[in-house]
Amino acid sequence: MLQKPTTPAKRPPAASIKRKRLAPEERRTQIIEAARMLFGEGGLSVVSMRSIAAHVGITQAAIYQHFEDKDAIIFAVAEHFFGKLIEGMEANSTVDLDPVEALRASMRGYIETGLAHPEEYRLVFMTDAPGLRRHGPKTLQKRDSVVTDPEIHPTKGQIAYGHLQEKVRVLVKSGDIRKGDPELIAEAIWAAGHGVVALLITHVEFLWEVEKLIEVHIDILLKGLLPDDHAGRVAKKGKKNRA
Amino acid sequence: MLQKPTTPAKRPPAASIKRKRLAPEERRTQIIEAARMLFGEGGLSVVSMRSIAAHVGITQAAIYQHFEDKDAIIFAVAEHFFGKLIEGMEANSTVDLDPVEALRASMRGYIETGLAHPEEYRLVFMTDAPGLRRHGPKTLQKRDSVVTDPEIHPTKGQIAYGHLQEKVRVLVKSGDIRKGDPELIAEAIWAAGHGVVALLITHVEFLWEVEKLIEVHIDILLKGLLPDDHAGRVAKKGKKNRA
DNA sequence: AAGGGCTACTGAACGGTGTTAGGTAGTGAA
DNA sequence: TTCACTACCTAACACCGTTCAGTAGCCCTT
Repeated sequence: MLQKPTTPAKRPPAASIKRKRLAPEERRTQIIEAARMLFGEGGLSVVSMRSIAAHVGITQAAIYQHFEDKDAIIFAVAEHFFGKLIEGMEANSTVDLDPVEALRASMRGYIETGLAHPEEYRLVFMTDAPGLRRHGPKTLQKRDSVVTDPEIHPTKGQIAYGHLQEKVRVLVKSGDIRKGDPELIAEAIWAAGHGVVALLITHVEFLWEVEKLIEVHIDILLKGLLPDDHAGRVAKKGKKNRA
Repeated sequence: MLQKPTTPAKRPPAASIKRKRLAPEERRTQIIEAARMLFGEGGLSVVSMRSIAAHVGITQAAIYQHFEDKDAIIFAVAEHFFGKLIEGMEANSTVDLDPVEALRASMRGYIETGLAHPEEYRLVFMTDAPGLRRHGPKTLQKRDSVVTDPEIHPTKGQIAYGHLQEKVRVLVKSGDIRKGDPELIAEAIWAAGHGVVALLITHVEFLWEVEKLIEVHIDILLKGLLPDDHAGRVAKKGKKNRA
């Protein structure tokens, strides 16, 4: 299941017999880069301390000089992906759009970024790798206070979610979407977006009509979000926003 | 990460020196039961051939007499969970309900069953364990086994999804929900339901207000699903359907 | 009741994994 | 040039899934 008979994955050149010594931060980024690359190629199962080490040109034990354990490396990879996710969400939602359309664009960005990096998405949102949270700020998030404790810095994941929360808060206040607890609505939106990505990623065998599914899905969600007196509005305006 | 220093997990009684020989089907169910139990307790990471074997009272190698590999065991566990999922979806949706309300009840059943068995849900919908799809109902067939043709039998997962498809098809036809490709709509519904469960399962640290989130989420989805001329109907009727 | 064949089961091994302990050697500072 | 610091290596540990030759429990026949 996990251990397939892979090729020995040998370190490329022991050419220079002299062993090199790098500055910690340089080696650290090397390791993360190697992990990210391996990860993107074959998922968690091909990311081993040995494969990373071979890729970097050191032995597996040396990694522990730079990371506490494998989880810490995974966490770094996850943080990097959250950065891309934030970018994807912000990129499409230019300010000139109608606020609801901006939300739509943001969801598209989320979904498309997720689909573009399935392995990383799976890692971040579809495993419970304990390390993903262990290395982050320890304190539990209470509702309505995403980042209130200044002494710890939030993970990028929390930042990303904070952006969504803020957007929803504004939309609710302005009356552009239904009344209700912005917190809950934000959670529902995230859940909806996540659902599409997760489904498309894991069940590749269904040959989904991806583009249409995304379209319909967002459409249903946004329509459901509208206040009663605006019903139907978004469903019409949405068409123009196709890639 | 995976290998924690666990206690040796030794086989309970070597008491009776005489080793026992069980009928294959009996041993098979024993193994599946042990796997399910271990799985529910600690997830995939505590389900090893050795731990299963120890639990059953045989050696790990003996398992291969009954299952081709670990994936086959996992598949059996997954199938069992799909059974529970189907039950959960059917149980609440009694016939006297309005069709849309029946869909609501079905979604609640899906979500609640998923949340009640997080490890199994994660296994089935949130990993890409290759064994889950690689082989259909794959039992070892030595000689004339009792197993029906594995080629034709759909997995329970496919059956479960088929139920949803059928429901949506009816709803679209009757005009109870928006026009559109029933296939896509069914996918969107599944994605939405899955999103809630997945989110609640993996991100326990957020202390969600679970019940409210589910309520709002389903509400938004169903409202989005309604045909334009029925807008607002579900949002009102939905209140009565609380547990 | 005795024997034989089938096969469920054992014990040992192999190559993979994450992790640790202790020794070695590169490198910047004195 | 010397020295301290520490990045790095070698070797080992306990776990994992899987394989294989051999053993022995049980049913069927005689």
